[in-house]
Amino acid sequence: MAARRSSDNLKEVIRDFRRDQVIDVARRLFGERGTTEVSMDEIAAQAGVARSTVYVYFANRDELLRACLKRMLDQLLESIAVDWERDTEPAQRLRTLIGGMFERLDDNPAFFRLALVTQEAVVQGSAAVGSELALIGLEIAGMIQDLYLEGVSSGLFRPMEPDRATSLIGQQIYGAMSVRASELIPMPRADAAAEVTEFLLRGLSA
Amino acid sequence: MAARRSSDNLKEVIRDFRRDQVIDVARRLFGERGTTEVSMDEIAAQAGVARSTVYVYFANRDELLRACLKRMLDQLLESIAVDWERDTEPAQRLRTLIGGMFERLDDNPAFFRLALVTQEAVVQGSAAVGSELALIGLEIAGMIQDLYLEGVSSGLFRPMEPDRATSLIGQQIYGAMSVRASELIPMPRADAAAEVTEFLLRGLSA
DNA sequence: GATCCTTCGGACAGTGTGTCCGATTTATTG
DNA sequence: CAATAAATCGGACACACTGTCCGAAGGATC
Repeated sequence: MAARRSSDNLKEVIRDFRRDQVIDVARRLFGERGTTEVSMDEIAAQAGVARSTVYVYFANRDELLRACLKRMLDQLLESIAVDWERDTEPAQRLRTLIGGMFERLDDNPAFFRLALVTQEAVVQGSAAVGSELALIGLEIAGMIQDLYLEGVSSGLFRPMEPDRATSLIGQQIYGAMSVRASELIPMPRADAAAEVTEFLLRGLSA
Repeated sequence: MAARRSSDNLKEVIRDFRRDQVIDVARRLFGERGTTEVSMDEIAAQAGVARSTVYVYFANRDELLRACLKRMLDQLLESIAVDWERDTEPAQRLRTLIGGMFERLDDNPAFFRLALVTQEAVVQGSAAVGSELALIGLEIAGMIQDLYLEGVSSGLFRPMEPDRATSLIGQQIYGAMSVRASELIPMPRADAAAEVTEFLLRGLSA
């Protein structure tokens, strides 16, 4: 029984590994040439598997794209979580939050741009994509709201409707990322993060 | 000769009229269901022309999409220009600029979302789309920079690197529009515009 | 009435998608 | 080791869409 269980687990690990293998290739190709310009044939070939095998792992093209997005956003959350727990001072939290997001963005700007884009665009055609991504968006929104509320408590930020403050902060970050993602030579990450952070702090200051 | 000329002009008008007819349908459908989920057949049918006729006006799908985006952004600029000339006070200019953009956005949120999205996304696959849209982006960036510089002169805004200030303002507006475009029930336009404007003014204030 | 231009409708090749299935390889188990 | 199960392969298939082409039909223009 135990052997059976562990065997099943191993299979799952292998399965996940292969899945990731395909996802990584797809993410790169999607990023390089856009979602519509890459065929399943090509993804399969570059991942070193048969096209039909890809369809074993992903029901269709949309699900593959969704998996790519989910993976990128999971990584984003993961990489942010580390610093998040370390810093507790609101201003610093904001700084590291933005810095972390920029870091991930710089990691694969081409696909990140696509992600920002598709997050909304795909929701239209295939309703499925939205839900999971929206959850991650919510998670980050929750973090923003937390740090804002802390900032209000400590007298650093002026009080306003928390949802509105969260929205304004989120908008600025979203915009900053979108712009950065489409810049050929973005300014140094630390500088960019500092600039946005300082601007936000000033807008929020008591 | 004069008759010839006017005849040619008439033809051009008709041609433009038909073009717009197709563009309007395409814009609606693209907005409703996303770019990839609408076939040229369908656009042609709903526009009441043969599919082959669509290809007389637009070389291919991308060019049609580009035309849709260009048209929307032209309208945007046009509708902003009116108020822009009337107000000269920087804070008011910012307010009307943002209000004008929101107004256009509310006009057809579905496609506007797509526009925000595609502006960057399409640049990847088909290089052609970017240039014209980038120009319009530039135009608005120029307006932002103008009003910022006026604000600095009048002592309303604190001085900083004009490009950076423009970028920060643009980011906030871009983010605000993106968020608003994907909200099912956005807050009243005037309130939303005021909120963003006040936040920006505070961030920029001397 | 002849001519030009536009539109139409349909045929066409090419490409991609998603499904299916038999053949082949690779792992697991007795 | 042999039998069995599972994963993968490779290719065939129907279907849908794109972009091209062309002859036919309709209106306007001279």
